[in-house]
Amino acid sequence: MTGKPPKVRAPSIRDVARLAGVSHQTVSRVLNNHPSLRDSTRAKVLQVMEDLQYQPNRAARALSRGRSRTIGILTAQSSEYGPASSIAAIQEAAQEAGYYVNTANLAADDHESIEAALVQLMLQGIEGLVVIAPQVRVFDVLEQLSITVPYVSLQSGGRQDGHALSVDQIAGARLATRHLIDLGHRRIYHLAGPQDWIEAEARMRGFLDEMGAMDVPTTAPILGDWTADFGYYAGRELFGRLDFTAIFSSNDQMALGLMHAARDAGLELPRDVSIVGFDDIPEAAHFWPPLTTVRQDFAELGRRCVAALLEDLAGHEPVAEQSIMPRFIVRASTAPPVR
Amino acid sequence: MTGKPPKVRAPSIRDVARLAGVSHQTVSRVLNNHPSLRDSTRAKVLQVMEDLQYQPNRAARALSRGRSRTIGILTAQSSEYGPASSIAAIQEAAQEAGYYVNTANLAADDHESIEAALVQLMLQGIEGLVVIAPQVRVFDVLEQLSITVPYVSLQSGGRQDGHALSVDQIAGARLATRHLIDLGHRRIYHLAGPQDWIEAEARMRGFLDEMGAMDVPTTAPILGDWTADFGYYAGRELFGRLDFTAIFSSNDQMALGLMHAARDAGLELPRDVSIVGFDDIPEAAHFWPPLTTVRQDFAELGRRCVAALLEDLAGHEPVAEQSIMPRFIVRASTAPPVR
DNA sequence: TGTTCACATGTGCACGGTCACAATTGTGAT
DNA sequence: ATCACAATTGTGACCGTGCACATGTGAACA
Repeated sequence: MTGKPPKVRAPSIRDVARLAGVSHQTVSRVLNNHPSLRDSTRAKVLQVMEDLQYQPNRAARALSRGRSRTIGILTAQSSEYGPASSIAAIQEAAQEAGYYVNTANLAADDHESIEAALVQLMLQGIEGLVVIAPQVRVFDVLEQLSITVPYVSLQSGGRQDGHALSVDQIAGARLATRHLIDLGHRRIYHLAGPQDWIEAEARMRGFLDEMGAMDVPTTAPILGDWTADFGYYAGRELFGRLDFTAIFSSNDQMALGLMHAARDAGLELPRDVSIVGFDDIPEAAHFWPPLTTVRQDFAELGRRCVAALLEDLAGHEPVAEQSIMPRFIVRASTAPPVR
Repeated sequence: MTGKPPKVRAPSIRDVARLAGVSHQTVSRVLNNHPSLRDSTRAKVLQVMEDLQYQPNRAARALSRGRSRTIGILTAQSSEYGPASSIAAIQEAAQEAGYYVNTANLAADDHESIEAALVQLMLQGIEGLVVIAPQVRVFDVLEQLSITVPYVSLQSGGRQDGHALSVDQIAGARLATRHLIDLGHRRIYHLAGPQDWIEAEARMRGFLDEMGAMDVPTTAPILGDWTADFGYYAGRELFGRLDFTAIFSSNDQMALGLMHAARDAGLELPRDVSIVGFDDIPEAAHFWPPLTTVRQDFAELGRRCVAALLEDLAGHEPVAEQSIMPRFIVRASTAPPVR
């Protein structure tokens, strides 16, 4: 009837220019806050933009300046409280700095998944990368793919190639361990995280260091998977033999599972067994008994991480990052041993 | 000495073309799996791509075809278990379909934050939007900004403008309520979520519907904020007067806080008070006592959500989505009333 | 009045793909 | 051998922005 519809196309910089009676370049300058622009011109252009509901086209921008202004996040376990909090903070901080964020989840932690996720991120043209995942393998893949973008890892320990950024996990673990020792415990188990998580390793090291420093004999840590379920099943076995008086769990969820198992075994907490967690998730204060744990500031971590990355992107030498000190939160899940 | 360095530029389609002795368009055809291509040609081009470590430039692609292949997620509380799980599933599903995902977090839930987040997403040129947040306001803003991309909301209830996709919250809440009534409870409180969360509203409606259907008198629900802390403080007040025998909490975290308060008040669970939660977070099975709750499949939700969006993007009429039925999980936090 | 210079604005092309269309090659039938 | 037609490949323009450079404008100064 009326011929083909005009095929609405989003207004471009040139449409704005035409209506404002200026050149497209002037419009571009308005967009980029160029200093030498007459106020009246700027105002006129802005007005037309408003009228047209003009939105700059990101793809065109990225293409022409060869920069995507995008940061990638590679994450595993992204639905856990810690990573999720950090991710949220990273997004906020990045957005504030005018950067976009793209997240890729690791389906599994084998080589292929890591490679797939990394390729996916690189395809997006990321300028920087944040890794929140089992570092060791990821960094192998990073090197192997000869990935060049600056990256930061949100975990500590392991290779300190200047990229790691973290709450001082070792110090946190030592705090927790020391607390138990000070209470009088001598037979202390450590329920660790998965072997290839550097966080897990750091906490384990902190535990072993402190035990060693205080001359308390140790047994081999138990390797868990961060879940409450694992804590529960590990607890069922541990409380069966009960050859200890305290457990330091490397995260709060596993500590919760342990508590559950302890009650199942007819134990009273913290009288019969002391338990310390790590992370201080928002629920920890309401566990039964309220959990003594190590608080990490995940959000601060995320923020610093973006800051470091942006520094690097700007070409500045990365400042020697001082790690964030965790806080030890004493609640009611620990007590002196009675046995 | 040697003049300016050659300024390494990523190889482009034309570089590949030159080395392979074909035209750039042929290379483009290889990239897009065009059917009529001699096998030998394709192989030659692929080989050169391999040699050059060629990576297509996303920005250029997006620009020239006018499509970004990006889906946006607008989220609040993204570090909670539910949203985080859905987000992970969405990312996975989208990636599989060749889409990218961008997430924007709501700093606060006021009008400006919503608008800022939405603008940020639109700037990225998203083709579709998933909303995981207090719907009501978001959709007001969506309309007001006359946003045109197809969108899907991950919550139920409220306006059913064909965009909502969800676990049937009302049914879930009725299940929970019915369970309490069947046990013999007659004085049941409901600890609801924030007023403007449609999820909260739906659960509340399910509660009220079932109470009404079973002819049980109700009191006004208490409006919470999803946190365990809130549950605890609400519990302190409630258990002070104890004019009820059961509470249906609209999420597991608040239920945990309630349990904490109940113990503080010297109550024994579930003998003195029955508590039901909602969500079945992984920790719920290890609460004390293990929480009876309503399980939602957040991941499935995320997947369906992407499917619906892609259907819409492909121009197909959205199929009338049947909502996902939640499962009621009976554990140990409920019992017949003794008072 | 001419010169200088900073400021303000315009011109044309590049970025790396895709699209529409043209050109070339190959194949089987006549 | 010739033709019709399909399969394969090439050509040039275009997507929306930013950059380098050219140009225009006005004020300050000699």
